[in-house]
Amino acid sequence: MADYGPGPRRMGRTHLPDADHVIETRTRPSLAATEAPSRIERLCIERGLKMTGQRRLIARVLSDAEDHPDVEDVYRRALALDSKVSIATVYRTVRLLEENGILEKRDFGGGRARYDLADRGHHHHLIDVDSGRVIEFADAEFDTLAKRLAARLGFDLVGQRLELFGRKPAPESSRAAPRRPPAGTDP
Amino acid sequence: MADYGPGPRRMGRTHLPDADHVIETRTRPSLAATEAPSRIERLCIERGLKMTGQRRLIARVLSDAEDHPDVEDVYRRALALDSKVSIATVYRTVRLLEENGILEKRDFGGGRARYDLADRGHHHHLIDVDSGRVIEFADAEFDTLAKRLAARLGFDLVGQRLELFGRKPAPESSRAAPRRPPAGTDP
DNA sequence: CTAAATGCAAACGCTTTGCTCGAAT
DNA sequence: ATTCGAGCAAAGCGTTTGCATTTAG
Repeated sequence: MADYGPGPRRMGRTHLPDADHVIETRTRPSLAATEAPSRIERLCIERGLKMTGQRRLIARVLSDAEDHPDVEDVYRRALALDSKVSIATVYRTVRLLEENGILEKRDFGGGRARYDLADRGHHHHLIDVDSGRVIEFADAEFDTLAKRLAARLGFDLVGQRLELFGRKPAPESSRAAPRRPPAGTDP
Repeated sequence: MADYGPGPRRMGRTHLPDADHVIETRTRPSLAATEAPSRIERLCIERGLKMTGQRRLIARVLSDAEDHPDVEDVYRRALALDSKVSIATVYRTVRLLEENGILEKRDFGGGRARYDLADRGHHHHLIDVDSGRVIEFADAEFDTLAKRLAARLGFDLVGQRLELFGRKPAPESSRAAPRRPPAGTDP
């Protein structure tokens, strides 16, 4: 990922499995399609969803992902495992999983939605503006504060979004083109 | 605004100045084009930007806006004042203003960017999920906490995004189709 | 056997852009 | 007089969808 936040959209992407912009893949060495059902596959079965080959494949990719892949990422990784999926199916499956509470859609800006396993528990994100890496964290103090802030304004809190944009305090080495944080995120 | 958060996009919008989906306009009764320069116009001149008629017009609309209009809103309001602008110009102007630090781009989900005067100071947003209204607030305690959270993870905080999604505690009246908060915003 | 999932390509909404004409400095 | 903005239409991107075909249960 090269830019985030509500900034100018990147151009020049296609649906083809190119490898540009990928910071890290971070997918555990995956098992073949004949192996034991993935975590998400089990959840699908639990919910009585029809399990097709491509659904199983996408379920595995998502179960193995330790990052926050966008649809393109999922598509590319799925093709790498067993190349017979269309991107439309990835979109449809990811939406299905979201509707069934298995995935959560995230918006870190940049125009592409990214996905997160729902059962990883409540957490927030810190985005390293230099590398694009996303770090998850949770904080009870913040959760309390959020509830209190909403209450102060006369609302019940029904959802929240907290994203921090940070930079590793550089020792002195020159860094390749340090990016500006996204608009609307003043410190 | 009818839906927010990284959810399914609304369909059926055009560039035409229709009035659907507008919750409130909240624009102070505007002065004619011959009146004193708007706040933003002054900032533009300060920065040596060429002031055309449509730029002056858009500057006024934005200066007078007390909400967080999207490009369509700005376009519609500009047309209402003095009907000779194209939406392309609104996009270009709004981007120019953002690049010059006069506006801030916000992303409340729903696929449309919304704009905020940069000099309104550091603040966050609470979105009423029933009405779509956006309420601004600031909180020093949160700012401190954010800095501390980043530090704990080994980062300097360079930006942040905090959005709360709330609902007015209903007395007992039935409410028209209460919406779910956007995905990825669990309480 | 039937309801539902897939693939493909076209459509859609928001945003950007190429190009020509017109306006600001 | 030159540089830069405006307008229009077309393209671009991420995402959704209509329809014919395949597949799971």
